[in-house]
Amino acid sequence: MSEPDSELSATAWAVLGVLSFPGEDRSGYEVKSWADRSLQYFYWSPALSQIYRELKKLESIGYVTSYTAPQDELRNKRLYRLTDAGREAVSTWAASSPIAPPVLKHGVILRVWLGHLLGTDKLRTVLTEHADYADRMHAEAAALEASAHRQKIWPYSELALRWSTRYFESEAELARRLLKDLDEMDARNAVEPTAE
Amino acid sequence: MSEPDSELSATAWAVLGVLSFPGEDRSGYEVKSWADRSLQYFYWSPALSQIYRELKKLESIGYVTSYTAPQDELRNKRLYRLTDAGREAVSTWAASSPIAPPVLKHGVILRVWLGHLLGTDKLRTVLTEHADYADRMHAEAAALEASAHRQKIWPYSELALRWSTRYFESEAELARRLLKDLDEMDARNAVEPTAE
DNA sequence: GGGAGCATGTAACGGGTTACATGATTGG
DNA sequence: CCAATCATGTAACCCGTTACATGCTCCC
Repeated sequence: MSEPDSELSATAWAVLGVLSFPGEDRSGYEVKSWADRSLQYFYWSPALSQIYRELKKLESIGYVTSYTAPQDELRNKRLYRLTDAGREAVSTWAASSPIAPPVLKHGVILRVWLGHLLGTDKLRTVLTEHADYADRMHAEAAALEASAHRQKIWPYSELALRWSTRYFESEAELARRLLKDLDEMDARNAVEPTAE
Repeated sequence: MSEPDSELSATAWAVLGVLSFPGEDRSGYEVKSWADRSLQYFYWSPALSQIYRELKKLESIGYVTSYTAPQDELRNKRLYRLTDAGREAVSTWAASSPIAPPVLKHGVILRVWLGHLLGTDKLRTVLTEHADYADRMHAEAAALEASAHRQKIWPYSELALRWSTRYFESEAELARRLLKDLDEMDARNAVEPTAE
């Protein structure tokens, strides 16, 4: 067992986070699907191979333990459980480590910013599609939020999902407001045609 | 000169994007400060060292050219300019390459999701600070938007900044709505004290 | 005199991705 | 029968970061 490292990556903390939820012990695969189902909406979900790697690392520093359990008659799977040290570490991290400002990589707005290379027509298409995408994400998050609400087990997870629902609602609205701005911009250019 | 590579990283396209804006040729340092001033609000700004590397790579595939210009009496700096091939490539990319869904890494909502490890008091602090942060970002973006508006040179850049202004406005509001949700949650728990 | 801004880069490191490899079970 | 889901992992690669190194100019 290596010594505890306070400089774990965000992904490692997120994995510990998944394991911190009460309930069954979880396999690497399950950790990934949990991440995809809730985390995904406000935190990028790492690749499965990365999760397996983090789990190994976390076990080597003693924050999780694992054991093999039968998956079916022929095969075994490895289940992970948070240790006391792990729970302690993730609690301390969550409560005390400085929170980095949110990171956003918004390809759609990048295209808007490069509007002079695209033209307003293409931009409109991009923004319309994005608004639809945001609508779909909104619906997905809302459905998950509702099911979390019915289950009443993890109130904070539900809260995070509620935030996500509103976030995507706002995301769609912002896209549609930009579409209006584009219309106004074009209208202005039509009145004063390329005033030079 | 290597062959053109359609599989450039997002950062490379963003760098080409900066260089696609009309005006002076730009140094690596200037590319970075441009990115910090506008891109930053909707697309993470890469490290300076990374920009220098991308610039070299981009030159090797013929999308930019460079030359040395006097920085002051003693030293030179290297200025970069988009080539025709580069302009073509970035235009094609902006208009035709599939747009990846926005990536968000929201440390604050991650903490909300892990609320069972933090407690509502700590969460309230975190959310209040985040709302203040969003207010500051909102003010910054609004100031940049106003100055872009005065200059009237890059209308699409202004549009992207307008989106950013609204985004951070919404971000602050979402944090404050979560604070209200926390209050309600606590109120409910006070009435039915840990109903078990 | 010192700090901030301008300017360019290298080196070491690690985080994260995709592709590959394997294989059973379940349901349409 | 085929696709999806469950399940675990390795290998190669690259993207990006921090730290380090250097040094001028301008302004307080």
